[in-house]
Amino acid sequence: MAARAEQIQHAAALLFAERGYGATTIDDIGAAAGVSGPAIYWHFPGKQALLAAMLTNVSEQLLAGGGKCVAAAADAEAALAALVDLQVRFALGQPDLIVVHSRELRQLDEHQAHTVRALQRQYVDVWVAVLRRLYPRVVRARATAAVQAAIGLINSTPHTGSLQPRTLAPLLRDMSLAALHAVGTEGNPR
Amino acid sequence: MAARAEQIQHAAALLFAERGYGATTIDDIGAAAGVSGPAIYWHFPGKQALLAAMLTNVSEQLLAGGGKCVAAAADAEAALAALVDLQVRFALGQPDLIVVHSRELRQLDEHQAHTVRALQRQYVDVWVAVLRRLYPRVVRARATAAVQAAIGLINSTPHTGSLQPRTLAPLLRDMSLAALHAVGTEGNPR
DNA sequence: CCCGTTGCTGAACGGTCGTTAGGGTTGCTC
DNA sequence: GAGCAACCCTAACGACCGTTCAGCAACGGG
Repeated sequence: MAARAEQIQHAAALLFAERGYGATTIDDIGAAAGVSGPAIYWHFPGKQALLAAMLTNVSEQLLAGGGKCVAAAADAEAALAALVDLQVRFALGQPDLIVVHSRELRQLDEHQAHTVRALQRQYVDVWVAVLRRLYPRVVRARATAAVQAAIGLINSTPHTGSLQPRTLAPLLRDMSLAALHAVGTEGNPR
Repeated sequence: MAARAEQIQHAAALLFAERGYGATTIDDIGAAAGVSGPAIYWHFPGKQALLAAMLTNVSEQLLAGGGKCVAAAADAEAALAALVDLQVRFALGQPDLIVVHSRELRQLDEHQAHTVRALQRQYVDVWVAVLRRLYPRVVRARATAAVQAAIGLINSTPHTGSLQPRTLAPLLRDMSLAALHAVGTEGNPR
């Protein structure tokens, strides 16, 4: 992608994350990107399309990264750990994108939202497959809910900077892994 | 509070949750509450004040409930379990409020946001105190981050109805408790 | 030197939406 | 039954904002 388009997308992500999509104006985005106002229309068809580009972008990155994690892992346990690490790295490395990704999906129209949701579903399914390879007795719906909860745990921290990423990352990893393993050992704890 | 005011607040919560604050108009809220448009201004000073009322309401409810949980619990472990149960009940029982509460805080102005954030902080501190009573070696900042992550886990599921509340509730409880206990047993797992 | 493309600007348009104004109905009180 | 308070309506205003338009600087190729 062109340099200016990326600049705009970055600026938009930052503003969307801190003010929300509806409270951010085209002029704000332009000013933050070093151009002014309607210049954005040279690079994107409109405000909504800008958001759509952001969301499909991050969804595709996550999905691709997840596939690599699983392919490179020796067993299911290693794959799950790798997925958790990926999500943690993403959430701490690009908090703006994660926040927008999890908050502003509803601002897209039917068609764009469907595309993004499909990618999200595929990504969750990668997790679900790994989790059920590890714990085959867990039914699909249960595994899906558990995966969404674990991802929610990891994604919930970007907007609260009480700890440095260096120490926060292992905490999130340990917590989400413990939560996920609890799904498989329910009924006979400890 | 007057019946009509509550009606309006409920309708607003539902609409804010499914479309977002910025994408919901005053006329929408009025129509959903059985009155039309500007009638809302008889009960609330404005759109923002309506949101502020919602957010302070739920924050106060959570804080009060949390206090009762801790007071009624025999020990720290029971208190933590009670807090988790409270949050799960809230998240599954009033998903609209939880969604709005965690997504639309930024739409408030400085003063209103400060009030809500103070309540949220107090609520988190209730959890943190319990967690540190259970695991005294965990430093405050770490406990705070862990509590926010656990609450994020519980709150992340309302907007994805893949499982019925009856079966989702124990799953969320077990997962968040496992995650929280992982904070105290880090370094010497299993 | 001309010309087309790329990238941008400032100004203007048009629609939307929060809010206000002014009036009307109900019902209770004195 | 006059007056007043609570509650609500429709209409209109005014601001904001996404989008479009017309034009302009830079610039590379022929």
